[in-house]
Amino acid sequence: MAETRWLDEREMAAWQGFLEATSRVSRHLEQQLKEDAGLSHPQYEILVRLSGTPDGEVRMTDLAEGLVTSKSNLTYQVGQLEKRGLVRRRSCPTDVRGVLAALTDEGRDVLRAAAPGHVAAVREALIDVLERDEIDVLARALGRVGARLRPPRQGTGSADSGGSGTSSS
Amino acid sequence: MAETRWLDEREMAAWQGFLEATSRVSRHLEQQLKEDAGLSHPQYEILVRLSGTPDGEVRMTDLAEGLVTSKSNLTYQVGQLEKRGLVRRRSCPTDVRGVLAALTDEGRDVLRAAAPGHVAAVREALIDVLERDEIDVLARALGRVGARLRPPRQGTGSADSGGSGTSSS
DNA sequence: ACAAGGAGGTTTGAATTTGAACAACACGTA
DNA sequence: TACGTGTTGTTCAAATTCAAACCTCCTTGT
Repeated sequence: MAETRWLDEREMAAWQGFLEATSRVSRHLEQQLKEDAGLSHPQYEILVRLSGTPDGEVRMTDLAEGLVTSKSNLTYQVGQLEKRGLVRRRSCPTDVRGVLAALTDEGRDVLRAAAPGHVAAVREALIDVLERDEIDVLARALGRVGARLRPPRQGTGSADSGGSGTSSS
Repeated sequence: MAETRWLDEREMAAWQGFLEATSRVSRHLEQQLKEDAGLSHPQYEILVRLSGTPDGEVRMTDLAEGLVTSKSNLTYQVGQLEKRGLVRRRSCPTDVRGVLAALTDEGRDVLRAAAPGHVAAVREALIDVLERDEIDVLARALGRVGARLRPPRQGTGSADSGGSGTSSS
């Protein structure tokens, strides 16, 4: 193996900063979310993703692809949400084996109630700490990092994955 | 409460990019580290922190402060490391109740063997994906973010809690 | 139509992680 | 010196997370 290319000072600073910011922000938000709405962060993300579709329904597979957790964990989380009545399972009409996670009215309510606090926490922990330029750079750079590490989908063909398709309305 | 200041498009992009990059990088490194050296990421960090001191010894409290995990988890992780002979527990000479985690020769060996692969993975997942400018911005911005979130406990001395920090342009 | 192969979710068993309760000790004060 | 308070690290029960095994069903080739 060739000699290891160790990190120079600024690379080290970036890496450690990334690590610490990552951990602290994650923990901070998780606590805030749990106190505010009794939801874990994955659960909140599931609700957000469901509310992002016109029907409030998403297939488990698509949900697992968007989130970073494993399939089994998704099953667990949806189970927890269903236990609280925030989500309901339905069979996919086109695929019998497919399962749709559907947001209930109560779930939409809980999400609506939790969102302001969450956004405020995100601002306080990350967004409002950054300058405008930094926000842009973060979005572009980290977007690239995340996309590059996305599980290799079959049939993608081109190694190009620069699509900036993060559209949320 | 005043109206919620929702995230605009670029803030949203930064936040989602941060979230996804965070999760994927974390997961990627954890897997790489576990396959390469049989260490979890927290364990690796513990070894790194121990090797960073001249004696290879750090008090549990200081260790817990540097890492982001809880005290109980630190006890567990050090226990795992001790079980493999990579770390040894010693009583602190000045404080009877204090415990020093000491890096063994074998632990130093394992760390030395694991470091190159880890650095390579960090490069592949994050550093080498970024431009020079982006690395600098990341280091500065995320360093600030992490530092700002550092004391999740009672403040030392200054009772300041956000009075002057919120800069709105 | 029927068997082989693959995809979609769930279940299982283990490992990790957390918060709270606990025992032992240091420090300060009367 | 004796007492109350805060610290230090561990233990405990419970929740979360993961990878691998599993079952059901779709799709394809013959």
